[in-house]
Amino acid sequence: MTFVLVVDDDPAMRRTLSINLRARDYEVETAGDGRSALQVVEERMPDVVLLDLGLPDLDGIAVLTQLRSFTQVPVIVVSARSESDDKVEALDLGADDFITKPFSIEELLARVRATSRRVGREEPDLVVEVDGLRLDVTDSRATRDGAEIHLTPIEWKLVEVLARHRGRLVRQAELLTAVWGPAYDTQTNYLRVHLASIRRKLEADPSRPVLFVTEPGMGYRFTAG
Amino acid sequence: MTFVLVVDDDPAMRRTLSINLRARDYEVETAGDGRSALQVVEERMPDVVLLDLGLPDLDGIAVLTQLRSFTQVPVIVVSARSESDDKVEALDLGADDFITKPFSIEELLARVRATSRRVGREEPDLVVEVDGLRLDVTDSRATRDGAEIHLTPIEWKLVEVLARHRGRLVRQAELLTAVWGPAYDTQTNYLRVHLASIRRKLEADPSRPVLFVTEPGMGYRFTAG
DNA sequence: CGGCGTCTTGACGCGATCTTGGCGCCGGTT
DNA sequence: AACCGGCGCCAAGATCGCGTCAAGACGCCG
Repeated sequence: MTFVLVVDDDPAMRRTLSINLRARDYEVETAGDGRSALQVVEERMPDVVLLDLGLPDLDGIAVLTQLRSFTQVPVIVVSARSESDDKVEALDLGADDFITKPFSIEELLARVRATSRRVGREEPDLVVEVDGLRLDVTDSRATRDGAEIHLTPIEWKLVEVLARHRGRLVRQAELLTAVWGPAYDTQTNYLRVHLASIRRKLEADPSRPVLFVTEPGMGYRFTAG
Repeated sequence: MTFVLVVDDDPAMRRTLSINLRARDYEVETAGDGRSALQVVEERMPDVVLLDLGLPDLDGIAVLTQLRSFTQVPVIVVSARSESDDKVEALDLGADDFITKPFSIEELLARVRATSRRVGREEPDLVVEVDGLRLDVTDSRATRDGAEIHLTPIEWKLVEVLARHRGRLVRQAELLTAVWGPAYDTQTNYLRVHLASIRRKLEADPSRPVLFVTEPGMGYRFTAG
């Protein structure tokens, strides 16, 4: 049975959703504010979270951020405003789906099913293996022929972004934003320095990079698979 | 690791399920008839039983009845017929969930997860043994060469979270949330202090940690196996 | 009330990590 | 041939994060 947490400040809405979900054989828990929502997630770890953006205490966005800091639980964001800003922001923060009020129960149920099914697929861990090198991005673990290789936080972040786009070119702006935020300094050589240390640790021959390739003037590309 | 017993008379189906479950890090045993299924359950007590209703010797329903006479092991009934009679009967007899063929692997996996979670953490024996050190997380008992080691509640909670993710990096936010809830204070050194006392008690050489490794700027990792 | 174990909080030193600037190489352009 | 932008590389200094210690607060129980 799927366990759903409904987060909404409107008691009537909580009630409606509970009844409908329970009638479909979902186990339901509700929360009226962000604080208790976080608590429920932490204690009981639902299969899906339905999160309304308009909450009294914490902003829904803040709740989502905090959730993502400690769990991968699937979240469907519910919003009264159909502003696409909200949508983009929510999805960027790791929401799995987005639905705007008013919505039909059927649509909601369909999205709950879709999301729990999708997550049921257990995103296979992001692992790369080349030669003796093994990069387990989800575990933040790197080994060469079994020996541990230590990467620093910045190095991991860069490797992670590059690995997610494996094969594709990743622009410098995207890499810089991923680590230093949108207000990164344009006039630095962060990337050159950190990519150098990444190569020193991961490339077979750091002076002749194969995995982390430079695309002059554009960005970098991670080649594997 | 969760241990699943697959009971089905069709070898191809056993094989398919085994492969898919093993790929997800489940330990799998199979049985082709009711008799051997009962035997496996008695001898090795799986965490979840996948029970097909169409068996050669004993009727699946009969197997379920006998199972329930001596154990509470979670059972997911698999049936080719979607007759709700079957469903009602199976659930009445103590099945924990019901799924009809044909089904997607994803759906099955989701139900296995849900069932094993619902029935309780049942994390089969979260016990770690290294050198003379023995950590029984489920029982909250720790011994070194037979001698009791006392851990405080907070220490246990941290050890538990780390042990559950053995080998993986556990981020600071996750550890903090596990102990102090989602509204933890960001600006403290809780983790440093408590990890220090954990190491003082559990590490062979606390000044040179092997079990509880720090990943600067990210979190901690419990290494065993 | 007093003792005990546990948790919190602040301060300090040290090593790892990051930043910053400079230098040389290379390919493309003038 | 000289110039230039972009990059790899290096090394020094600044900063950050961690381990450690110790003092005090807190709750529990006798």
